[in-house]
Amino acid sequence: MRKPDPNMPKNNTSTTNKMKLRKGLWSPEEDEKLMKYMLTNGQGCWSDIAKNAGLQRCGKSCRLRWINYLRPDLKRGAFSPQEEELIIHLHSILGNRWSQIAARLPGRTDNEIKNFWNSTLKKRLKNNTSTSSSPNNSDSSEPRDVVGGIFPLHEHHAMTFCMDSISSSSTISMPPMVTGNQFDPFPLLNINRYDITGGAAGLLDVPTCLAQGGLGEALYGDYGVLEPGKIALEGDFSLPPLESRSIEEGNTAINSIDRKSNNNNHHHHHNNNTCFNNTDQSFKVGEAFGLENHHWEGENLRMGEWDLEGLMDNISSFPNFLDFQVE
DNA sequence: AAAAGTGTCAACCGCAATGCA
DNA sequence: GTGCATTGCGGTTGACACTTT
Repeated sequence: MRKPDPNMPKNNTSTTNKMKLRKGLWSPEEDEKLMKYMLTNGQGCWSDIAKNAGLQRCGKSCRLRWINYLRPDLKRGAFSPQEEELIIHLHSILGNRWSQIAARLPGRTDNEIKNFWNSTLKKRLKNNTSTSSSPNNSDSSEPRDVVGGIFPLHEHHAMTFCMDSISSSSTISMPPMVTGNQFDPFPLLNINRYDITGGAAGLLDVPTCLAQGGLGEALYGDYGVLEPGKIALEGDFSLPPLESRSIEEGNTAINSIDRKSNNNNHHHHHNNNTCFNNTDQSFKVGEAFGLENHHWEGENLRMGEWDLEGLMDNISSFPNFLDFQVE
């Protein structure tokens, strides 16, 4: 971890453009500026964000900070055993495609997963390998068909491994980001709230607007379309959420599309697409997601609680759940 | 108690892909 | 077709924390 630059000026709003861009750790003041700006204006061109937020940072640095640390939907905290299993499994198929792995772990970033893999899982699997007779190398950056040199991962076998190794009542949770009926932009301050319980199986209400785009795409992704408003948690059809298009991207995914379709519009899109409320940072989920008719309020809201067992079960009957066909 | 070794993780770097003029 | 800006990704670095000697 790098120290915040001690040379950083305290007052830095005026001579921004002439000043050399800062590097290193972000100060709380910088975090606050970026967070405030993002909450107010939503996502746009990162270099503009850096300038407009009064940060002596390059856009790239701002993007990274937002994605890896400030984003409201980050889960943070230790990885659950279920998440570990999922990472191991996905890595066995995807290799070091961290962003794709992260896309299937709600609230987790590619950087976080990469670090976790390199610091923990890789060693653990290596130990497993060394104690087994398999010569397979778990350090490979290429997709493998073996986990830890033990588990064959050809297609449904891989799924069998996953399902078998995941405890029966396990669920993983996305950060609810909601306190009462209000959006919590600082879930990292409330890590303990995240629900890791055996949730009720059945249908989870999902905002219609998310099903139609944004998070909806995350939920249904490339795999098909369900009736807007419902996700089958057990039985019919449930798939790993593509986290890269999850809550925050429930708005930014739209913004992203917006950017692609009209690159000049990103200064305006917060009016239509951004889910953060300009005038009230407490952000009303119902309003932003069009939830008035759904059960997404108050204590009942359990956004992103996924029955991992059901999830994997469904994956197993859906071999093309990844972005590409496993060979 | 102090030094050395090790682990963790935030942030940087370089590259590739993409979009636009 | 070309050049530039921007974004996204994976590999790597380095500071700090923690553990071991």
